[in-house]
Amino acid sequence: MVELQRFLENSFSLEGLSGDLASGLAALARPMSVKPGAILFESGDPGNGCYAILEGSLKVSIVSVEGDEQFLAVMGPGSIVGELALLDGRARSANVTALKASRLAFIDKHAFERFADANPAVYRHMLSIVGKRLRQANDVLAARSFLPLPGRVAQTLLQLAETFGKPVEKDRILIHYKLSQSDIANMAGAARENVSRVLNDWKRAGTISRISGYYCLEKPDLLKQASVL
Amino acid sequence: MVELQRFLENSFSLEGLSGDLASGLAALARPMSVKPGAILFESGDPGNGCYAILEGSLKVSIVSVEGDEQFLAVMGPGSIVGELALLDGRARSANVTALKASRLAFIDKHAFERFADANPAVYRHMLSIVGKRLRQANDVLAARSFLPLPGRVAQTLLQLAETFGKPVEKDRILIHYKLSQSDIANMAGAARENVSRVLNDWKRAGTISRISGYYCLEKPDLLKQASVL
DNA sequence: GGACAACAGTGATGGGCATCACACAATCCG
DNA sequence: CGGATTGTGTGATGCCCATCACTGTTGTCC
Repeated sequence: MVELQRFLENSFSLEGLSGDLASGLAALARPMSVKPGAILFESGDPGNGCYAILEGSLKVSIVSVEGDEQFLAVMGPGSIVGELALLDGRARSANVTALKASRLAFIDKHAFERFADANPAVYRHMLSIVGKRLRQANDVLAARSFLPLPGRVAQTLLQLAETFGKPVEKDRILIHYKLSQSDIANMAGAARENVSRVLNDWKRAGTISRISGYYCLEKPDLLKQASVL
Repeated sequence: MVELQRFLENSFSLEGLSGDLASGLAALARPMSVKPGAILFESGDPGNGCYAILEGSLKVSIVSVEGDEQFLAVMGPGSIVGELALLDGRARSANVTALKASRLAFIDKHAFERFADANPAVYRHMLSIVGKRLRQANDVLAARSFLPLPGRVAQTLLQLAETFGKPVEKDRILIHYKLSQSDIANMAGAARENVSRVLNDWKRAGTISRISGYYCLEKPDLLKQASVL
């Protein structure tokens, strides 16, 4: 239990919340574990709380009537998920599913509200999180509007590098996360086959490489350039 | 000056803030007027405050290197614009330009922060605004991912109806706002020519009509259907 | 009220990318 | 350890929609 507390404090502070508030919030949290593929909630569900990721990863996605899926984000440890329904009381706006086996901390909506009302700094903190989300959403829309397929794939890789990247020596970034081409395709909004083509072009050009199943960005600068609007 | 105050209270309450807080905020505001085409700020600028629209309209947009423009939103009276930079202290993430001559109220960042720290309910209110923005952004991305061109145009019209629509008799909605096809195209992310084709198909089918320059949604249900993901 | 500019309709053309269709790894598992 | 299931590479085909190239139409401002 103390271990959970410590984990949580780390998680929340990863997102930049001050220490004592983090422990306050941690006290509200209920630990839980999920298997890969587990559905935390689906679009339209009433929002009864949010989740902090301690370990593992989740995808946030929306699905079309035909069943095609568009990832809004893939989130790793230290992230908060499902906060939107907490803030405006409306229904969940997307699906959230576990990608890997994960350990989470669930925070009940009412408990959160009580705590936040007593500690307004929490609200400021949530604002900066939601703000970041909104900026990111706009960036993705911009990419979708202006960039051809390779640019969108580049953006996706860089985004994943933000979340899962470990720098290795000079300017090489290893994405320490098992990714399929379909995952990347669902993020970039493209067909899996074309993602394959783009990725191979880059592999041949030495822009990226694959190290025991993980993608490694050899020349992030080239990717950044490709993702310039 | 009293008139400004009253206007502002109405504006803010349009977005759902309680009366006394609205007047508190109104006291911070500095009135200003802008001509059509005036640039309030551009992406990358430091964010020194936000704007409430009393009269007129603004566009929020991003621009590609080639100069193509994508509207993120067209906002009318009662809306708040530029709040993002207020919340997380980062640079402006988009351009905001006046579409029509407009009367605005500018709220300085520091003044706002002082006021909000003293009245945390303001934070809750901002959260629900930003939350709504985020939901909307996700909806647009979903449309861009899943819907063919007509669906995206339908979504755009319905969105505009939210902001500028006046219901006229049974289930007809008049969009009381001068719109060019280019405007719609820039929102829907499509070429102006194709928007023209879609609009004419619908006009011929009696789904929409044009009444002295304003578009009127004759059968909003059909449009809603076309914009189902 | 005529001249100019901005907006609107419509065909023709072409390209980017989704889709289909498989061969070929790689990985999981009883 | 084969056999199945999942992920990957690569060509061929076609369609949606951007783009180009106009003509027609509506304003608007001396």
